[in-house]
Amino acid sequence: MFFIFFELLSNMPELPEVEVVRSFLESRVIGKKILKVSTVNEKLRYKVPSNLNLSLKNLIITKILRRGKYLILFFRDSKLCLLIHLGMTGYFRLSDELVEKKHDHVIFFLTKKILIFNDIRKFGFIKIYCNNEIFLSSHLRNMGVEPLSKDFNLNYFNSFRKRAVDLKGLLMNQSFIAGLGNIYCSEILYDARLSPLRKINSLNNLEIRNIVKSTKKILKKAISFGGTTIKNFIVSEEKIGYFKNKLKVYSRDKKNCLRCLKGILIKKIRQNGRSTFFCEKCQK
DNA sequence: AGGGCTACCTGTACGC
DNA sequence: TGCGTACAGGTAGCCC
Repeated sequence: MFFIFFELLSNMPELPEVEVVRSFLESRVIGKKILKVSTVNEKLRYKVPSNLNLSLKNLIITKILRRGKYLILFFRDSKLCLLIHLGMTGYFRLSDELVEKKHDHVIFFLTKKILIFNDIRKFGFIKIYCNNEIFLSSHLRNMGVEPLSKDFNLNYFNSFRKRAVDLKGLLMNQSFIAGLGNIYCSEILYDARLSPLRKINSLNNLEIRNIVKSTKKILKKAISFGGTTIKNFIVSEEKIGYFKNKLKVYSRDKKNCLRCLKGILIKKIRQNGRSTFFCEKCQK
């Protein structure tokens, strides 16, 4: 007997992964009613609201948005909405029957489906907001530009020219650009052939255009890869949405640079307490 | 106010 | 085999 369920990511969700989860959930749970919410463990990054079941019971999911790495769920005829962050290991599992697993924290009983929030490291969270206040919340208020929108361009980047941080530090800053994490920052800078150590005020317009271009290119590619894995997914416990196998530089320290090839090795350094991977020869 | 650093958490990989 | 330790990274909150 197979259990058919969809397990959405369990590692390092950045913008593309969250977008894949968003579009998957959109295709599967829009129009469904929440019959009951059961909190198995309230100790996530923030305590799961104790009124979650009371507040959401009988509400119908109408819309799911993504902003940066956050998901926002809206409901029919309700002023409430849900703000969800997957942290580093959070994922959703959609299944036909209840099969609990270790680190399942919140269970949404929907019409004919069960949606489970699982998070090994508990860096994720679920919060309730009024939908006219959600974008003013501390989480979203200072959030930077969406990288795939037209607002992320040369002019926008130039307004941050005077920042003292290095290039990778700026890309990691959610109030500059929303949704990039440690993995995609390395990938984007490798694609743009720019060193993560570059100072912002040393960048010329061409280089900034390249960053913008590479950012959009890499993110779009990752999203479409995640989408593809969903389409091909039938019955399996395999995690989906992984872009991991497609990474060109992240986690490849001491391996040959895929552009420079023989003898030129990817270097791993620490920036702001995080690892960065790059090629000293082709990223200037 | 920008920027640097750390705690939070658990699983995994590694050295001895 | 087993134990201890380092590492992985998103975010908020702290301090300077």
